[in-house]
Amino acid sequence: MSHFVLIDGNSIANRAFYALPLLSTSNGLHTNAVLGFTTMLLKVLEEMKPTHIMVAFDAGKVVFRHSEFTDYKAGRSKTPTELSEQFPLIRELLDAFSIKRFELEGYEADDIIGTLTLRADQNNWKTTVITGDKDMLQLVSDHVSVALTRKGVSELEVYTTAEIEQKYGLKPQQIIDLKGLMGDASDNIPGVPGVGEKTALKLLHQYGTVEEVLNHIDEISGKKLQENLRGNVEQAKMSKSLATILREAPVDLELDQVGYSGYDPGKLLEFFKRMEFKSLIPKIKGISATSGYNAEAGEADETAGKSVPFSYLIADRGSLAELAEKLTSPMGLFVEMDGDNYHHAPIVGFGLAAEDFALYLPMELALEWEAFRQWLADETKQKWVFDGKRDTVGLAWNGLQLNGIQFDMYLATYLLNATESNPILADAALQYAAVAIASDESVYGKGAKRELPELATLSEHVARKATAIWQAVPAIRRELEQQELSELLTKLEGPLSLVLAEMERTGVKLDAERLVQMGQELDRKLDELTNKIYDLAGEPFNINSPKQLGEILFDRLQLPVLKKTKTGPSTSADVLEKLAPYHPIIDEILLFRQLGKLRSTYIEGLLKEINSKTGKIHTLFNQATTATGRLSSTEPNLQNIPIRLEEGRKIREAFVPSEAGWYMLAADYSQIELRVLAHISRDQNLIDAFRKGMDIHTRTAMDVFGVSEDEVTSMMRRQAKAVNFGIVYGISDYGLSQNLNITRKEAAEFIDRYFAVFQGVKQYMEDIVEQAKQDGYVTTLLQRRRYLPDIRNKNFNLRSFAERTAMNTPIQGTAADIIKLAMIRMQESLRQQGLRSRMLLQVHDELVFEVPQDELETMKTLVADVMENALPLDVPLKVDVHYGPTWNDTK
DNA sequence: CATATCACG
DNA sequence: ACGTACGTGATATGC
Repeated sequence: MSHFVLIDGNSIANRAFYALPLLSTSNGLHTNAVLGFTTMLLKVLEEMKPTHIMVAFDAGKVVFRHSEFTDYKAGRSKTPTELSEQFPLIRELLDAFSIKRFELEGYEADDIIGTLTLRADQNNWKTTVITGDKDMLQLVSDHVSVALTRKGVSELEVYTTAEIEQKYGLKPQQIIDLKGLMGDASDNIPGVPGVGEKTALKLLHQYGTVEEVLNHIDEISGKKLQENLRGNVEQAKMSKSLATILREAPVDLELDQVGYSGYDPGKLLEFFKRMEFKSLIPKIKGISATSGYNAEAGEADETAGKSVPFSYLIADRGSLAELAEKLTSPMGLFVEMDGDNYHHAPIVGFGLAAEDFALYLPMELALEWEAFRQWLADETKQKWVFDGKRDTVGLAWNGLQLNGIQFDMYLATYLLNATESNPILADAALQYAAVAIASDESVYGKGAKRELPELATLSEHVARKATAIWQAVPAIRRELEQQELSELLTKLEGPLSLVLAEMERTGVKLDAERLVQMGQELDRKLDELTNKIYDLAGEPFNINSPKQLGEILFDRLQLPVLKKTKTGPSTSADVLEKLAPYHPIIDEILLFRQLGKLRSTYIEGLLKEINSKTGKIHTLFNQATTATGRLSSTEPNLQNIPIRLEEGRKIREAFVPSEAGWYMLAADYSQIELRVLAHISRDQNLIDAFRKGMDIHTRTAMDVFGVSEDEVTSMMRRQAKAVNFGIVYGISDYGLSQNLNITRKEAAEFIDRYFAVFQGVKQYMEDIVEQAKQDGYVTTLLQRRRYLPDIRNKNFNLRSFAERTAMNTPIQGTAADIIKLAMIRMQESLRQQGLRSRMLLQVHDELVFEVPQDELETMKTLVADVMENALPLDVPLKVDVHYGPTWNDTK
């Protein structure tokens, strides 16, 4: 049967460009959009097996729609040159694939596709349109489906009539009416003011089309809505016509001209080589078998001699003496573990790789092989690894020492693109190595079906991982150098990973008995509360279910709905607080939620995580998760232990020193983010305030309200504090108004007054957004980079979000850089001074230690000194230190 | 497996 | 006009 695939070239190129980091070849050619386009094509050819295929592009400056509405697409900013220079390469790519491309002067790709799908439909051909543009959903019919790109470009979500019906409750044709009513900012289609998706869908479910809606304005509820509709009749009709894809463009092309019979592997190979798409080479049909990992050990797969040879050895007892010579320096090393949590996961084996050498070494043999253990521990034998912290801690639990990590590809990949959290070796290999790696899921299976595969499969998988590291490191080094990130890796993230390894391994002692006792108290209180709530509700229900709770509050008790979520009325704490005056049940529910959270997350959750061997909690500090450079903590998360409310704060009483007579000591930075802001914005007023050692929120209140220090009321200080927070987050009047429960206008006035006094801050906010628009990314003081692909997006929301991120990331990220530096220095100092104190936790602006009594005085000054001087700024950094018998006493 | 909620900085 | 504060992770529900 025929299958016709039509690709929206401009849309896919754009998606690919913004979804992937700005890659370049060794001679500086940008290729990210080409790479994205390529992976999409390979996937489509593989999975859809088209018999006919073509790619349509926009052409010419004057689109026919201009005659109708001059603002059409006026909101679109220029295509960045980094993208436009890739279009010729994409054309070459299509030629290499032998895929026909088509453009028509004065028409958009949409219209070409619209026209051809209609023709194909009339011939009863199965047709699929590939695009990132939701507008295209209007083309769906019995024979035509539309595949929208999701998460980048290689994942596609196919829409047929049924999916559109399910998602919108509309027929494909009505997508046009939807756009006509709600408009589309990215295409500058105005729609009807005040009508968004929700309202538009409601109207269409009732009346079907824009015209019918306009015919029944009088029946529609809502005075404002009626007014808006009445005042915009013509605009609505015009919007609909703008959204309508043309289906009769003069496309001079017969369907049989786009028949597809595959590509010439040689041509494609040549093109991939030129683009340096090494990892894609094995995917070319006819060049490589890419058989999965069925090859026997020691055998190269079909790609040998042509593009990517892969052969490796499996160590056995007889060969160890001989293999010892192969333990050289540097080497790629991968430690394979059976499970994600390396505090528990058994080590399965090791992959080792160097030039023309790859080896799989099972764990049992490693334990017997003295030369290997020595090599592992030898500082002078350089290892290239992927997640050295994982390796170090995992090996430590097994009595093995790892030293000499010279390059950590995991951290490097994170620095190159922090947007993709938790870099995956297989993905990184795709970009930087010649050898391909199967996904762990395909090798081990997932969920309950997860199991170790047979040796042949397992060994090749692991050997490939080590090989990928070996091959990728030089290219990654080059890229780091180019982006001025080498130092951040070697001086900061690399050393930090070893500090974190030690903290995780050390763990923090938890007083389990204390927790159990608190749990019993909570059980009692929660039982009582449950009964009280059932009484007040008049019937029992599941209080933890927002759905059931909503039914009780809003149906049965008829309380007003103040806010809605996607699925129903909201029952979040801020809403409930406003409902409290209406009914006594509300306060009980709030208390129930609060105590329930403590029980499930902090009592039961923490007790489950106590390690049976050590009696301690060993968290995982993830060093490559956040977009800003902060750490995160999981299994369990020790960075969100309650503190704000007294009941919850008691949980901290269970965090105790692991040795008798020791103390918990905590040191936290005071206002580090605002101090960082003072430094990077060079705002004289803010700098002055910090240099004088003033309370910053009081000072802000004085300046914003124009009063003297003793005239600042607690209300004024509270509002000033909220403004300061807002500033750090990338302020918006709406956000501030929500936070302070004031009107947007009042919030806007606060912000104006703030910027009138802190002009340097205002200037910084404007400059950083401008800079982000120029470069496409922002950086911290230590050059950590965050890409902001949406900074030039036509969609207001996405763009605004990116703008706030541009303002916030250098602040939050620099603060993260600073405490990371402090941690490295701190660990050095502890070692140099022979102190027994141990660093246990980091909570973004706080470090927690356990300290023997006789070191308390030393530590108080040492910790403060190290933290305050980690990175000298134009304003002083201030650190408060507290200690006591439990974490709760460090206040 | 997505959503709502809530804990932290 | 648009509709949000920035950055995380864990738990319970319910499809």
